[in-house]
Amino acid sequence: MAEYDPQAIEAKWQKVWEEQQASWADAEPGRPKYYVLEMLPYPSGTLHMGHMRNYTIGDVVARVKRMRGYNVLHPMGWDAFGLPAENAAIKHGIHPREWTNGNIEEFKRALKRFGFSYDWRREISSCEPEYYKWNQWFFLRLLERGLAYRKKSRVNWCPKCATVLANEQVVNGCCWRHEDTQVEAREIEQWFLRTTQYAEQLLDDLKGLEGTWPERVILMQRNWIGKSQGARVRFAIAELAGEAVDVFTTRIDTIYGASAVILAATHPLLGKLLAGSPKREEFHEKLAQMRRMSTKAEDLATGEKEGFFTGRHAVNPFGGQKIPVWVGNFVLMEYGTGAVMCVPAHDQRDFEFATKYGLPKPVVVQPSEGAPLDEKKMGEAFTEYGRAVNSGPYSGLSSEEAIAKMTADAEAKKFGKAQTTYRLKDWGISRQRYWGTPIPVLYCEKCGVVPVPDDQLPVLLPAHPKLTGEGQSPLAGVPEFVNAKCPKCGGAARRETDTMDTFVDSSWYFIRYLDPKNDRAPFDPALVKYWFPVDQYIGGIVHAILHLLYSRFFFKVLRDMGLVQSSEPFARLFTQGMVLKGGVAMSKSRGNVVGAEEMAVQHGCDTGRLYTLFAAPPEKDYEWSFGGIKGCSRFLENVYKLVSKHSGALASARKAKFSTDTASEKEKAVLRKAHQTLRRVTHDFETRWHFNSAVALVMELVNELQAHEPLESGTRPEVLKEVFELLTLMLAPMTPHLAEELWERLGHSGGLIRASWPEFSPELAAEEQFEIVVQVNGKVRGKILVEGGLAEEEILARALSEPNVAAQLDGRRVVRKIVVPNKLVNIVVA
RNA sequence: GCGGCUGUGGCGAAAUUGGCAUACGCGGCGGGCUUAAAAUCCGCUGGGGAUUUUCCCCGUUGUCGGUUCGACUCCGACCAGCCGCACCA
Repeated sequence: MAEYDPQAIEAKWQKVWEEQQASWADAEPGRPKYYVLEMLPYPSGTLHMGHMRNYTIGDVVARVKRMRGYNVLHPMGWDAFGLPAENAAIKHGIHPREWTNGNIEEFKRALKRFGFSYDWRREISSCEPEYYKWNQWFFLRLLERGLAYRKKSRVNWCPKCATVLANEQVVNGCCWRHEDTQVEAREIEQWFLRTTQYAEQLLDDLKGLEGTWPERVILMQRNWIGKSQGARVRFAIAELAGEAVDVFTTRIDTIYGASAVILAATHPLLGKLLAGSPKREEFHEKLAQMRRMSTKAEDLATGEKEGFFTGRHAVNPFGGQKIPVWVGNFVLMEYGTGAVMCVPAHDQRDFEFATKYGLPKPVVVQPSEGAPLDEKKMGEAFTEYGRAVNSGPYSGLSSEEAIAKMTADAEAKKFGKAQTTYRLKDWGISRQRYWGTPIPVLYCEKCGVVPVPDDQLPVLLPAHPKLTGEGQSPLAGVPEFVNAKCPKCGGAARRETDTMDTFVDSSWYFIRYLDPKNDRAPFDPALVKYWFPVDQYIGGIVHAILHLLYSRFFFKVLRDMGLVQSSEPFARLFTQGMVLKGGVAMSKSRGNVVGAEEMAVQHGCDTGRLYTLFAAPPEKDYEWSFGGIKGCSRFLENVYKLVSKHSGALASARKAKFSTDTASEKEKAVLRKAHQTLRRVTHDFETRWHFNSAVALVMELVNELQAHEPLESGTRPEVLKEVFELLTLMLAPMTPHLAEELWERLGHSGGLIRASWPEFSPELAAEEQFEIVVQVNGKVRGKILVEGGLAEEEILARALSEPNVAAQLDGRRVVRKIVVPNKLVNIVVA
């Protein structure tokens, strides 16, 4: 008998699948669809075990759903723009396109080598003009809707590189390439997408994802959006008539305890406040220092509060008290109004600030229970709700009542109003890089910002940029690109030289798969109607916030444009665990990758798939080791041998309708085992996603078949055939190549990939007899076998007549009897 | 600091969701085959005992407590590890 030769088998069946176009899927209205999607990879280096795990899970799901009769869409593509390509270009003098396409080729070959059942006709690559044209098209639509806008914002700037750095390129406050050079904050004009306009919807729609998205992802998104409800209150500046500063607070009820107003170091009002001050010079020095500090990680980490008094005062609109206006490094310009009221007694940060600078800490909320607070003796702020004191007309109210009443009064008197603030910021998409989508706008001296007309899309990346990693955006150094005509007036205009964040590319790629070759529109809405939502999205937890939030944002915008019909793109989300090596995730930059292909060459890809599924539950991280792979390899060899040994006799066997009534005990036992296994494997695959225990169950079945050798002695071929077929069908999603091979040996002509998932026989899958544990006072004292459906009294009677049990009961009083159907009897005696 | 997750043999883990804890696999030990090794096959693998072809006793799911006839599972507190956010007003 030939040995199990995975290489030969795998090549053989991959070819067959390709010829059969087995993984292709087209919209078939009326037929139930299933869209299963794995997050598209950034093609860098080689395919490693982390990728392999992601795609194996997706492929198992795709194959099970296909066997269940669904029209399964299972596409793959490339997140092909990005910084590593540009770095490789600088380092090796190779064009980013060449580097990227080389990697794509490598990745694609490896994926094909694993037999993942993708519809390759739908492949997309985000660095191709056919794709990024639509990024530009969407950008223009966003611009029209006021959802894209330009503003000055703070960015990280390395003075040595003379360029802007992404947040990820700032290491400990220094440039990643000039480790001795501190990054500066600079104000630069950038393009933003107005994600904040959708903050409420993004938050609200999370409710609908409960139960189908991992709870922690929902939580992370909730925190990220960070909604807080409070009030905006206006404090007039005492010394400057007509000037005022707005603060945002969630605790307006503590306003009588405010002993200062504190501004962020970049607050716009500071210019006016400090203008006539004799200490102007000193103040500006301090402000510059604070701004620098706010970009340095280590300074932020210490949490040390710094600030100074501006010499100006604000008027509390409620009580009329004058309180000093300060500047504080812990007040963020990006959140709320960039100014806070400082209530030391009831906010921990304010407490620390006040302690350092000697500001008073008036108590205006007393706890509902326990000892009253004393300003002199407080060691920390009291931040809980209680009862208002020393708060003018509001004294005596509960915190909740005070918040409601004071907000209403502020609104009535027009110095404040209720306000909801989000932590979420607008999405800055400008990148001073070459390898990305050019932002399709022009700057004309006469007409200002002019969008590129649709019929001039795509704005192509120039083929030969100078990539030095220094200076401005590389596109700025290509005159033929920069110098253009204004589409409005025909005069000279300058092209935008920044490119888009690559997260734009991945925010809608999952829709492009439906219609990848469409050159008139990003996609056909009719196809979206059929295929959406994505029924199952699978990827790493690292994308829990950014990618998934941006995609949700994009989808909602598309909905409002009438291009899609629903609000959420991903019905179910699964975040698989990482494959670790040395305790950290595999990645090329860490240099700890284990190549998936080497493994496939050595053991066969079915073995690799099986091990990937078996090693740990799919949501859990696991440390990669080759140790356990042997067991999987052995197992598949055993299966191969077992089936091959009998395939001669079985291939020709008709799967006659045999009656279980005429089956021998031995035949019944083996059929029962097979159907019970099928019942549980089906459950593990479809409901629980416990792939590891599904593998274990199949291993158990095979162990039993081997141990009992039911096959030698009188088991009819048609019974055996049934058992082997079930085994093969269960293996089909996990080890598809081997399963196809066995399927053929069992007398079928190929095409397991299109076979139906078997239904277990309820009669066989149900246990006919149950082993019931008999306990006396919770201790196991015997076991009895009973038939299913027996009445409780009968079971109890049999349990009591069990000799061992009877002996235990001798002369003792039975207090209570517990019967759990099919499981146990517990008799409690005094 | 806030929020969340996890904790079961030497290791990865299972327990059909409250009912015989440790299935399945790795590793280890012993044996068969072999001049030898690899591969493969058989047995053992929490502790102890026996009248040792089959049974008995004890212990046990991070720690302590609670609910229950019964807890890996539910509740409370704590400990440890990991992750996310972090001066968010």
